[in-house]
Amino acid sequence: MRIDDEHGLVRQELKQRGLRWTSQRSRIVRAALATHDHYTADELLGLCRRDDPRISRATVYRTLTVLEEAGFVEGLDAGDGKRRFEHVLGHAHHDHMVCLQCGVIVEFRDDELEHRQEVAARRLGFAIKRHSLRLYGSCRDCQRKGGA
Amino acid sequence: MRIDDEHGLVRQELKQRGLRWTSQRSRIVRAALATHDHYTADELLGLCRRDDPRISRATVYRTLTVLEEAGFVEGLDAGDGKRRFEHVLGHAHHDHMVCLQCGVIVEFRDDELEHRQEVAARRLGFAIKRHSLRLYGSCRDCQRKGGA
DNA sequence: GTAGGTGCAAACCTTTTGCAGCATG
DNA sequence: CATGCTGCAAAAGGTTTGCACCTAC
Repeated sequence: MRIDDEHGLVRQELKQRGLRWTSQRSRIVRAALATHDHYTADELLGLCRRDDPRISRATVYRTLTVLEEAGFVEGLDAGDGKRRFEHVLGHAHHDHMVCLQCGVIVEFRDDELEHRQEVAARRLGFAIKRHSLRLYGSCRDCQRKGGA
Repeated sequence: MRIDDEHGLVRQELKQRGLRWTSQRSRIVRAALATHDHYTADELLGLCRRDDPRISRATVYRTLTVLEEAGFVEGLDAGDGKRRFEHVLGHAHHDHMVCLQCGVIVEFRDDELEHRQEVAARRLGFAIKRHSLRLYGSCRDCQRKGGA
């Protein structure tokens, strides 16, 4: 799925929810789809402002909330006090490894892991909606360079 | 291990690190050990102030940082903007399920799950230090009561 | 006696909100 | 043309910090 298609899909869904499709939202969605990084609200604001310096921080926050509710974006907590986001469209579910030294975030997926979570939840009577798994440690490069 | 023993252990470890053992730290550690809840810094402050109303918020934050570095306490993010902590002493490693309706946090442990994480990390060359797994959904009670 | 710790209050930083004006449907 | 959205600036709320005083070792 190309960005334009994804962009249209978001537009369609928001309108269906009775929300308006403004030039700001269009720009923010495009910027969010264009990066595969795990961005903070402020970083996304920076990206948007390259196109239109007048976009306000409040609008970015408000739009991220809308996108999260609509399921196009997911928050993830990098443990540094800032919320980070990633878009979910055309992006299979995955978990994250965070390098505590250089900060790099690597995505991975393990089906057995997913399955065991379901099993564990069922045992406790939980119905899982979503989950968050983050492994913290040292990436290959940092191990080579710096011990630990 | 009783609280007094755990308390002594923390004291011993901090002193070994060249840190001082003050009446405030003693009180904060005792309060932290006494609860099995997942407390915020502010809640812990409240507990401490029942014994000594003069303990300052800054000291609680600073002490939590020290305890986290020494490995006696672990942070966990409940997704509500506040950091939460739990003590680790005499408390085997476990993961958390969070009910999105009533907010209850249930601890669980699954060895196979732990193992698969190691495997996944090794495949990517990561050396894991710690991890955080949270499953979000509906607990048994909330499913019964309220759909979802 | 001298690090290191404490309390206070102010600073910080991310996120949220009130409000007046604007643009979408 | 009504409702929802935006921008601005101010507020909120959790956490950190500067500084003067204090205390454990």
